[in-house]
Amino acid sequence: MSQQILNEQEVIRRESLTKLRELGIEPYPAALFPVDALAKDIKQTYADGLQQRDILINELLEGKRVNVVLAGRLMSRRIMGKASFAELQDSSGRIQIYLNRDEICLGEDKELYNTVFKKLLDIGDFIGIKGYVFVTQVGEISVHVEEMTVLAKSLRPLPVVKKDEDGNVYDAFADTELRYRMRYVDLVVNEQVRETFLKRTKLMNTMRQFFNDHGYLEVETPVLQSIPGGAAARPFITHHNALDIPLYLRIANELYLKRLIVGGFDGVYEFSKNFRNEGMDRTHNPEFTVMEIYVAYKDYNWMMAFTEQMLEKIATELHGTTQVPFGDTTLNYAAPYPRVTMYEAIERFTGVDISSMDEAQLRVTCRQQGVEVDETMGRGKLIDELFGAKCEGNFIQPTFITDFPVEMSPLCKKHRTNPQLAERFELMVNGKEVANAYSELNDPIDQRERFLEQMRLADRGDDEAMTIDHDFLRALEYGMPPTSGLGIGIDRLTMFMTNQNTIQEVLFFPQMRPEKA
RNA sequence: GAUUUCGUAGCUCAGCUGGUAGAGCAGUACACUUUUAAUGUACGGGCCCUGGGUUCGAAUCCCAGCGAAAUCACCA
Repeated sequence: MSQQILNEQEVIRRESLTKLRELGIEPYPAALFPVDALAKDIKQTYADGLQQRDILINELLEGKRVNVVLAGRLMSRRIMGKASFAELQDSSGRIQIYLNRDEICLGEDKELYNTVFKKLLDIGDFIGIKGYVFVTQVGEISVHVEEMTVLAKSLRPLPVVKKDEDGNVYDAFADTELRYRMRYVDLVVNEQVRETFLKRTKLMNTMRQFFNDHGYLEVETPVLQSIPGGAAARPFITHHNALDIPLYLRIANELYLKRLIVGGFDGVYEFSKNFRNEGMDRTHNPEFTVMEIYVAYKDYNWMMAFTEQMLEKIATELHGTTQVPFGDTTLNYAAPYPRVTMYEAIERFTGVDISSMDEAQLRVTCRQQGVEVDETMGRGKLIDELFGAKCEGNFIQPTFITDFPVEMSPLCKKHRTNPQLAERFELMVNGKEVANAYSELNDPIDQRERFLEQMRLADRGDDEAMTIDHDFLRALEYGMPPTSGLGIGIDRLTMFMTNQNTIQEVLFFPQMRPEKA
């Protein structure tokens, strides 16, 4: 236990805590509080009535009294002697509450108002209120408090963010370091942050619903793997004591989902937290979420149509339209999206047709285009570099890039008409990859050969080549139906769907260096 | 990993070419029974990120470290 050095405000809050107890008020009561309303619902219910204010006021104040029980944090107070206004914030938002000394303290004892509310409560404290809905003279829907209960004392001062009537924000809690390290504070104080994360969940729910409606099965596969397969990346390594073996946190779940297709499921999907021990930046976090789905008897053409339908649905669920603002532009997720082959893309942005070039010619072309290459790079890698440097960033609106070099796609079926290519597509949005999909390679002999090719690349110096998973090959030898698989970077998609340009803004707890030295 | 920028009150920020710390909000006290960035008066609150150095004197200049952000590199 480290001794805490308390600042002035923290000391005062702790003193208030003690005083509450001395008054016989438990600041952390055990009993439930019977909440029956949310701030947002109350405001929405009467928003229409507000336009005919007189009618509403009459209804509420005379005829139909609407009793509500609310709980939340006290977020501001405007005390005017014997009456006060305050703002209560619950999970749905804020609503103004009105307290009158003689109404919450019916007898001679005015302590609950004078001492508890005015002195001992602070911004950030949880309180519960019982009262009725009314509209103030200036027309704000509020709750007239008749009973007030302390639910939980807050011992640290929250940042106070103010907004004027035009919606301008003052003194926003904006320090990224503090916001990410104390996301709980960020969420309390910054409404847009809460909105972003609500959208993230809605996005995943929509996706899940879409898959379930198609009859596909949500599954779970191992996070701890003895062979980190399905992608090429440096893994996190751990150790299992009882078995005395190294284990790796998964870098992908692809090979396990395919085993389940071998096992007879028609469609399986998983929201997979993956881990990669690599650099961190605005679009990379060491742990991140990928949704992978595999569907039997389909190919990558089917998967393109499936993908664009799903994204159209997601955009509509989140925004009510397929037009989604992002930075200076608007992304339109209405299906269908253009299909552009990788060769076409390169020709479009470099003017060079590389479709029949060999490795040496490609290397020359790359250098002519100002793309740095070295001798370890094979044909596939060279094409990938060229695409990455010259083309990728140009695809702002959702676009499928198809038919990648086979060397870069060791788990993907060869193209049905051109064995140098793979039946693969990536979905580009805003110049970035958000999805990757194949007609999955189900020929076990070809698959073994591809793994061996990966090993040769590794020997040649490519440190990203994949390792062989013999059990996976065994599974394929038992037979896997033709299958198409899709992986979607959930964090990135969320970024594009919520107009955020860093991954940290769509992860509740992005990786940070530990505090303190 | 490289470069640049930043680190001052609970929060948001000033603090010039070195002279010993400021504002707004928040807090405390008083007033105020329909306010809404409530208002009025008064008051308190700082290891100026850490450690060295230069100097009579460092929040300020120099070096190193720690942390963060941006750009680049890396990461299919």
